[in-house]
This record gives sequence, C-alpha cells and structure tokens, in this order.
Amino acid sequence: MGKQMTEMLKGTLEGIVLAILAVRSAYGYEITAWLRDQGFADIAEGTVYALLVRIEQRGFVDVEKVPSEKGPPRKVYSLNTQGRDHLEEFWRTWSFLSERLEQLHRGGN
Amino acid sequence: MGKQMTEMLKGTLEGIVLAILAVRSAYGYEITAWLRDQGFADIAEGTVYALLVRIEQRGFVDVEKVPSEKGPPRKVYSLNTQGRDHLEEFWRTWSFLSERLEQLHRGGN
DNA sequence: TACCGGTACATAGCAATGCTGAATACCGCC
DNA sequence: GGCGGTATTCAGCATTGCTATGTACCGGTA
Repeated sequence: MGKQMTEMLKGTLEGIVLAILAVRSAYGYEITAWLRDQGFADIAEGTVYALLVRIEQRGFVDVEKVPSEKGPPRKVYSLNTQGRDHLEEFWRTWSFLSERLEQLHRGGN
Repeated sequence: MGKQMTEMLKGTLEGIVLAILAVRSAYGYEITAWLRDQGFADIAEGTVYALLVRIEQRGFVDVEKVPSEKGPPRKVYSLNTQGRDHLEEFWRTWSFLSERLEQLHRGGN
C-alpha cells in the first residue's frame, strides 16, 4: 500500500492486533504473517513487535515464552480482561468514525 | 473523544475534510464547526487549519480569499481534480481497511 | 472610549505511532 | 562453513493531531 495506508493504520493497527488476539493467542511473527496474508502486504516486521511491547506495557496482554522448534523462543501474547475492555472501547470509537465516513461516502452529509 | 479517537483520526481526518470539500467549497472555521456538529466535539481549531495548509501545499485544493462581514477574510477551499483523485484513493484505502475490520468485528468476539 | 464576545486564521512545540534499516539468535540442510 | 527461514529487538526518522498562544476584524454595550 502507500503512505495513505500507513497513516490510516495509526490508531487502527492496535485494534486489529487486539482483535486477532481476542480470537486466540499468538506471537509476533505469526501475527505479521497473518496480516500479510490478509492483504496488509507492506506491514513492517518491526511495527508489530513495537506494538506488542506497547500493549504489554499497558497491561492489555499476558505473555508467555514458548520454545520453538525452528528458531528462538516465541513470545505468545494472550488478551486479558483489561485488553478486552480496551478492545470494546476501540470498537465503539471505530464504529463512530465508520458511520460518519459511510455517511460522507454515500453522498454528502 | 479520547486518545483513541485522536490516533484514529490520523490518516482519516484528511479524507473527511476532502470529502466535505467534495460536496461544496468551504473555509476552515466552517469546517471545524461542521465537524463539531457531527460529534467530533474535541477537534482542535488549529488541527483543521494545519490540515488545510497541507492539502493546499500538495495541490489538492484551490483557494480564494473572500471578505467576511464578521471578521477577517475567509479562505475558501475548493477541491480540484487532483484532490478528487486523491479522495478516490482515500476511499479505496479506507474501504479495504473497513472490510478487514468488519470481518474481525463479526468473527472475533 | 474601553472592553467583550464571536468570527477567522496561523504557528511553535509536543506526543503518539508506523517505517527504515540493521542487528541478534536459533535451527536444519547443502 | 554458509544460506535461508524462523523469531525478536532497537535507534532514528516522518507524519499527524493536540496544546497553547497570538493576531486580526467587527458589533454591541457599559
């Protein structure tokens, strides 16, 4: 994608990752691969890891180190209660924005 | 709104303003008032002006100074062809993101 | 006159977030 | 030993919205 997508991801990528973790626990490399698979072709490797560090520091996830057969140990993230609350608020914010944008897209105000 | 909305507006506020200008020409103060009316209660005055300066520098809008009865002259912005192209690309980017998020919202929790 | 509120625009410095680019480390296979 | 895939980390940068403040024009009013 382009610069447009980059800017739009600010504020939404966190929600996307939290939503992924709401379905099941996952580790950074896996999440990046999943995103690329979904069409977010240019998501930078480092971006996801930095985001994971942030949401860990904010207490939205629990972390467990799990040995891997094919490389260094994985850091598996699980969404906790606080994370679920934050995700819910994310959906509320996004819904508001989404509705306004749909309105504009359809035909004006 | 909160920090969440602030971050989410990065990358979308520009599109919102372009979409407004696609309907009809407008000036900064007017746009800010409209946004506040639509529920974007905490949009900062300066934010819109800075954004307008940016999209003018990028050549998305034409500007005309119009005297006002109630204060300093208004800078009325009109979307030009380049701006319309950019807006279309914005909608494509947003649609992509929106679809992915809807998917996550539905299938997730 | 002097002041206030509403209209209208501008800007310097800050905070948050994604990207670039590079480094580190583990493993199997040629 | 070297290569490629797996897996994480970090320093420095660009972009963008917010805070705070300043400028300017006008009408009403005390």
